Amino acid sequence: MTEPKTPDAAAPAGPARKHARDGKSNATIYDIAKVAGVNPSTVSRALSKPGRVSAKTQKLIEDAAAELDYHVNPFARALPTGRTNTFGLIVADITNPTFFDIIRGAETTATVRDYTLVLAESAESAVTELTAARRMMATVDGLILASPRMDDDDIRALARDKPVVVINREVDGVPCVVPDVNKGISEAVRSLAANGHTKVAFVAGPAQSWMSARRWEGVQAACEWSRLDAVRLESSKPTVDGGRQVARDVRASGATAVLTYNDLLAIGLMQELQAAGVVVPDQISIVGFDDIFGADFTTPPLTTVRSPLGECGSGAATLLLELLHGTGGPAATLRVETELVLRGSSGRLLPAG
Amino acid sequence: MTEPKTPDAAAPAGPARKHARDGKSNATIYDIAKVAGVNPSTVSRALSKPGRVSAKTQKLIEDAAAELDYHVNPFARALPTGRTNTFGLIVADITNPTFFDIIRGAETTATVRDYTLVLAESAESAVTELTAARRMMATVDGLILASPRMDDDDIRALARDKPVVVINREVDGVPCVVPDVNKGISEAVRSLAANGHTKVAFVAGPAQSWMSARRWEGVQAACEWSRLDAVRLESSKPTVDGGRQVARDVRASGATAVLTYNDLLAIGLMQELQAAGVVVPDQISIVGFDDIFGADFTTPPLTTVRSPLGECGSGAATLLLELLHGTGGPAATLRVETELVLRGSSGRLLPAG
DNA sequence: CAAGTTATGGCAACCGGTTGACAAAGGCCT
DNA sequence: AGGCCTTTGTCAACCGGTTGCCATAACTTG
Repeated sequence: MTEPKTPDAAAPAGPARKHARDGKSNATIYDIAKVAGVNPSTVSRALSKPGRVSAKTQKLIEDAAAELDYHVNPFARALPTGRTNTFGLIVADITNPTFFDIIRGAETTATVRDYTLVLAESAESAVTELTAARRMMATVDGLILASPRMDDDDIRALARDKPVVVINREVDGVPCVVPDVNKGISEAVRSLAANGHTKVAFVAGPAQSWMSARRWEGVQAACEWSRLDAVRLESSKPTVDGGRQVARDVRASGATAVLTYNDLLAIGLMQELQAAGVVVPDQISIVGFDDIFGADFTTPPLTTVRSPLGECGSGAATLLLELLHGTGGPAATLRVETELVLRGSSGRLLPAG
Repeated sequence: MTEPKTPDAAAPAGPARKHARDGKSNATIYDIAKVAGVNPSTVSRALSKPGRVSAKTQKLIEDAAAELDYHVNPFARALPTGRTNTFGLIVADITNPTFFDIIRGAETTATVRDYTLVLAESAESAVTELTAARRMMATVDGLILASPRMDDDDIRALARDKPVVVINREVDGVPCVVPDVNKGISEAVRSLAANGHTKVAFVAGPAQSWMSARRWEGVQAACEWSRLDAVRLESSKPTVDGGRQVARDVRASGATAVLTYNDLLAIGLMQELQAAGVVVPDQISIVGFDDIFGADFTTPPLTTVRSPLGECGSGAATLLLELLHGTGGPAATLRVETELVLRGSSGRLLPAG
């Protein structure tokens, strides 16, 4: 009898939802105003417009706010201003380790600058990506697109609405963060040339991938410079499985060294070659891209062209925050360096005997 | 001359920020009301309270909304209602692959149910975690804590405010999603016993980790059942590096089989042992926990007790959504099964000779 | 010390939905 | 046809900040 099951029975003190506010943590600027003996608008100014109120009143208000444990209601603020202190990050595939460090870099920078990161995944689909982006646009101050799959025009359309930064792709008129692949690739190719290789295969990534195209261009250029043959092979998908599947083509190509669009492909390829009795790197050298988590778990550990993914994430976030605060020039492209990480999967070609 | 660089030159049409609204995509229910010839509140009801308005008016309003490309303003909605269609997920370490699948599981479920996922990281610190949680509480409808490091009491305090679901830990009075380690562990230990092992070492995780304690209990129980010796070793941190460091102790322990708190430790341990010339699994069998991304990249691939991490993430999200919508019982604990994934790093113990 | 500035606080109108209370309109019954 | 109950739409008061405009108060300057 002490605890009636029917919730409507005796609750004259308001709606009293399951998770009530308990009269705490919901102080408003009106409460502060009452305590401090000033007008709510003065409280608002004291709390967001530095210098707009006198030092004396400022202190009065801050003390009252502290006493009441005041926290601004983000929605009430967002409604008239549109500002949310939030930005979105859209990645193609949350489980793809390439994005882990990007996410972390962006998240860290966001938190430091008192922003909140909202994450969405496009599942590698251009439509899903655009839908997610549109959905987010309503609630965030800006957007980071990591390796976007959608059209340049769609990206520009989004950028017209709110600040957008793109990672791993260059889009005209939109600020971008792109690893400059050339240094890493030329290091890799020179290393291969020095180890006696003469024919290099490049296993490409998704057809829509801007970065895959850049990497292939880089490989071609570096091979030309080092006077090596370069052939291009296609992969079905940029995953470990895709790497396994391309092993046939790799062996058929006659190349003794392979660069793959990403580490996942390299790992799958190495697994499949080893399963077929091919010794890496004695018979075939393998070089991946990105240096993802786990790239050094393999035996031999994977040689790879590292992209500073974390840097990309935090760089994009920084760029975006500059855009949001009006500092920094328009549509700047941030280039980050790549470098060869020499591990065990590449090396001297052993004579066939 | 056609495109003046100074943006302030000719813009009499209002403030005209950088990213203007362009007069589109900002239709309000008032606009709809005008077009449809009804009261704004009727529009509101038509759009959110199914059945509250007549079919005729409903259609009228929906057509007008479609015509104006109306999208509800989430802040305007959140202000009076508190609902945001958003929930938070806090993980200890974004780059720890254990959380990848959890994040993905939660994100997918959220998106399907038309919720948005907000992600935060605690950097393995209980204080940071609590701060992040408090910050999020203001803007989300509910919270998922994955492997939280904070006190039970802090968690319960949060749960009093808004729905909270915990992953990888049991907290009294709070709904939880926990893998039931016993099945997987007993499979693992039985397999080791069958392969001639008699002494098993368990490398523990962080002292505050609830899950580490459960796993050690499970290992002890299973070893007792199979009449094996079980010894416990401590790790400095639950990472690849920590695994490397514990290799000394493992060899000193005299155990021929090792279970580690997680896969990262197992991988580091295996690397270090192999570097010292120990053959896995001929001389020492290694079994990890979780089956993270990359666990099968090693040579030999890692035997591990798999936790269905994706399931945990989506399960927690589902639980949370049920809580939010009032369906489902209170404080239900969802248990998910674990299973042994037998790969190459564990096997028959070869005679010392 | 009067006139002119500037610093400071108050007033009130927003931002865009939600919702309780209520009245008008319509349907059902005898 | 009159009385009663439902359905459906309207009114108006919120939710909690923000900000342009204005009136003082305070300060400068001649």
